Amino acid sequence: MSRILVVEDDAAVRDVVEHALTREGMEVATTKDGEEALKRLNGPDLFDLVVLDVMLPGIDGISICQELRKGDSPSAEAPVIMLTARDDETSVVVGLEVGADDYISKPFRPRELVSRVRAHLRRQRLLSKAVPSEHKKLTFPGLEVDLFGRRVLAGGEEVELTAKEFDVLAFLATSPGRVYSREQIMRYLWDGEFYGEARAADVHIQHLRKKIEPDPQHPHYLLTVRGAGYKFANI
Amino acid sequence: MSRILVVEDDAAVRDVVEHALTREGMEVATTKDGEEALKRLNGPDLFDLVVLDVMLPGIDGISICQELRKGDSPSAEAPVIMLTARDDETSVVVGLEVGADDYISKPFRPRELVSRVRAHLRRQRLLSKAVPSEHKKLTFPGLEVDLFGRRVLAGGEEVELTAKEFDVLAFLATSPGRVYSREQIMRYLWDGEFYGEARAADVHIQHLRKKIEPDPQHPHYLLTVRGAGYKFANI
DNA sequence: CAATTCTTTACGGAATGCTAACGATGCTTC
DNA sequence: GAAGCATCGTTAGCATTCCGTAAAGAATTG
Repeated sequence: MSRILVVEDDAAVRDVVEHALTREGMEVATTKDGEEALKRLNGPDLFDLVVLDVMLPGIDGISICQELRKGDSPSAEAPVIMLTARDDETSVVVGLEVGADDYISKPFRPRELVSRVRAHLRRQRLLSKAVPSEHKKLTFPGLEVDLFGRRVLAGGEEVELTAKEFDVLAFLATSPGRVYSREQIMRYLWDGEFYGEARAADVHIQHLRKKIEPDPQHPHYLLTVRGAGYKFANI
Repeated sequence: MSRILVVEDDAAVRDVVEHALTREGMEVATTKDGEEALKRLNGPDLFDLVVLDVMLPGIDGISICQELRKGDSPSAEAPVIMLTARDDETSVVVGLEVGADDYISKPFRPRELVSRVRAHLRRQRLLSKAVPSEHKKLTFPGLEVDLFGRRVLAGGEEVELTAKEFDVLAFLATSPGRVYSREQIMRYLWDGEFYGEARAADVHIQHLRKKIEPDPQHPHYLLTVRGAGYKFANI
């Protein structure tokens, strides 16, 4: 499996990227902090690729890339994909000069990012073959979500979910406590391209509650945040 | 038993080598294709030694050797014996530089090849009974998949699968219970570079079901996960 | 060039997801 | 505490999507 480091201070963008890559079976580590990023890159872990926001508080992305390339950390040769603001051509040029391999300007569609990441990994021949990997599971009291097997155990019983239901649950449950708007949920379900009625998310939530909540009327996992959206409980 | 991978495009030479080594009690897998060779070397099987033609259509032997050595496949440390044309000294030099262990120039006598193979295996202490390597097989009730021999037994009967059919089965069966999208399946089949219609995966699955399922209408091994892809049953 | 293998395409039926509408609930203001 | 408004829950029907299958068209192989 490929390991990706995502460095991005905006939590929303970070989550989108994390989810998109995780869904492809990649192992994603995130940090919002340039200092922390350098620490991890210089640490013992090998990252196969780095997604790097240019604008960061503290150390900027350019400097991080520069440091990475001139050091001899395990990940010194890893491809770097820069995230830049729409019209920030200067950063693009400088970025490529200090050793970045690619850039994507915000806003971007998750699919595009994924396909670029894959392209770079392929060039490095690091794409996962049929590596018998373990199932990545999210475990909570009374609830277990198997992300790779797409199976859910609620109260010890296996529950049959539809594709969208599972995706909503996986989306929310990977970031317990974080509130997502209906739009974010629906955009995740449709991979960035949803132009319908966001309240369709409500229906998925209802169906999920009926299937996984001990008492659907008083949800324990899938909580409504009035005026904002939904969140998975912080357990 | 020692397992040898022979990469050679000339069918005549390939047969000679295969027979010579088989007669010595070794287990021989052959391929005429550089791409395929890399796929198998990066796959889950362990090879104890590689016999590698320098001149190949597509990827050449030097590149294969280089990739093998810098990757972390199970066979990354295996001895490599290069087959070169009589006067191709450049290849010999370059070959040894990129990590080949020996070379034999064509035409060669089978006995010579065998004795060199033996010498390298001995040096690796792989001829000793201490390390009896086995066939890597996936065994399920009523189904057996021999990854190394690329053979399949279903209900005790040997089943003839095409190359892609076998690859799909091997891919899914190495991670029972894990769901793979059509894209992931096709990308595996084409080593990361597939841009066609992902539903081709459906057809392979159908063919496989007809060949290995007791009741193809109600699959027991190859299960559909609606809205997501396919998985091998968790048995 | 014949045969085999693989991919593409199309269609029907079944499962799924979206919309829209209405009722229920929570929040705010008086 | 009640009225009014906004937001959420719930339902059912309809449109869409998805899968199995077959058949034909590429591509590959001998």
